[in-house]
Amino acid sequence: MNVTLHEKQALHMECGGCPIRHRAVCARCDSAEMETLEQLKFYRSFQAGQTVIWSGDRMDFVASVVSGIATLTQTMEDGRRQMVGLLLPSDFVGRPGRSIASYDVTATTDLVMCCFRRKPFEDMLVKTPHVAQRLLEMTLDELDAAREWMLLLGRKTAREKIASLLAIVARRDASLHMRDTQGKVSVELPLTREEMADYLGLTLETVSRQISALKRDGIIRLHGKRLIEIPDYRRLLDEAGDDSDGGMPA
Amino acid sequence: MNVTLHEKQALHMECGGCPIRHRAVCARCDSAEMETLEQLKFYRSFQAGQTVIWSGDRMDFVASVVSGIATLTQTMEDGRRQMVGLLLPSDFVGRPGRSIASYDVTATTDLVMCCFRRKPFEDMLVKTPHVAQRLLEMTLDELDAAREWMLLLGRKTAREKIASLLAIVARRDASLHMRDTQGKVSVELPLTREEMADYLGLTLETVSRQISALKRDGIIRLHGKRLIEIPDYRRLLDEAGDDSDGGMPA
DNA sequence: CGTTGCCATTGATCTGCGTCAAGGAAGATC
DNA sequence: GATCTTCCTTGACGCAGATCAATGGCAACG
Repeated sequence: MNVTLHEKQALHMECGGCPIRHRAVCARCDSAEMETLEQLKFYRSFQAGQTVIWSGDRMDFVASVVSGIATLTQTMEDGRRQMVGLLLPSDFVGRPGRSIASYDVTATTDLVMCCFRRKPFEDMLVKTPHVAQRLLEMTLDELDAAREWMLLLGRKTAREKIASLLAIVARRDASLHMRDTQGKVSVELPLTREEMADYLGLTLETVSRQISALKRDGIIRLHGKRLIEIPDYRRLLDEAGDDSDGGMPA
Repeated sequence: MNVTLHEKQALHMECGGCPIRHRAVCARCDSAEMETLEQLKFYRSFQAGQTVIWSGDRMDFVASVVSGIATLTQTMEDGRRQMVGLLLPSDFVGRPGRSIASYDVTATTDLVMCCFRRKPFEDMLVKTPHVAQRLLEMTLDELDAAREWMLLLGRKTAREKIASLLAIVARRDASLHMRDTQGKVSVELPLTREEMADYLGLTLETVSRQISALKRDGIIRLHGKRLIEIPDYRRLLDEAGDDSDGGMPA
């Protein structure tokens, strides 16, 4: 999954100051195809906490996250919730060939998305095969991430779950910023305790307790509620129960 | 996910007596492209219990399941296991663009796979875009299934997990056979209790207890260890905690 | 500056499922 | 038909994490 994220970030970077997903999708497009895409796109903004779309609603567009963070969640009748996706800038939302949303999509921070109406986007997919292929790669990456998450949900302890989440978020932006010469990293976690709980299949109380425990044990340090410092990334990885090094650049 | 499975089955059927995945992939191919694929393929057989490939091993082929059942599992260093995929006939194994296996692939029954060497398959993907598009659809379906499974792993009780698994397996082959005029269905479950546990994020003891409980409550009836009769599919669905009707044909 | 609302922390208690352990059923092998 | 092997069932017990409940921090707002 490390490669996945690095690739995404790299592509994300490619488009310079404008991290628009279709540029990532189209990294290998010639300019004519870029033109076509440019004409199709439009932007939508959402405030933190706003719901972008409800599961079961009609969804006539696909989109990519430009800035901010969105989540995909599933809810049972009795209110139990499970987050099934965390959408970061450059991530793709929606599904070609499906007009009904399968998940609730919610903005957890202020959010800007770059949208394409679904039908023209699908037509474009057919006409420009390598875009479809890039989309396939991205989907395969997401599938890998989902399966890694299944291991977390099914078999890891609460402590391991928290450590894994922190490691993943740290890994995502460690290569970009806030990284000093030793293994020290800081992470801005844009989720409430409850959202973390929904992602990890825990309760918010357990999340809070385990974060306190990791702090007590010196694995992490807190600055405020959301900024987390990781003095030694390797120790965090040990806590996460992962067998790999998590793809942290050496 | 119901549509997913029906589609797969339909495509699977299309190729008549020979349920070979590439025919499914190529449902829209013209005959020339079929030719190419025919020349690339070769078959491999495995006995029940045999490991097809270990996570981390080199994997120079992609394949589709012709007959039998295989599983994808992830294992932690201390031996905790989580199944992340159940491969039925017509399902695809392997990943274009990746030569190292990410999961253990194991044959749980005698298994026949139709294989393609990876490199030629990838070349073919580039040349025949609609094959890539079909592969994209399949991957998106798998992603949906994985996310549904995340809800199960993160939030459902042991009883709901068992009921969900039975409902899913029942739904898969209910439309094909063993279905009588009422909601009554029989399911042949080709997994041991331990494999079910690995799939559901439980222990084998809990699986056994919950199956006994469902039997005691009249939700299911057992004939031997593996053949499960479902007198009333709706009641099973209620136990599963799903809000949909599970896509059961009316 | 006090109030309101949201989020986080911490404690006390409960419980569903894991763990450990002891058989039982049914097919395979001799 | 005896023994093995594999898989399954059931019981007793303990614990990780859920639940219930109280309190605290802090920003926004009048």
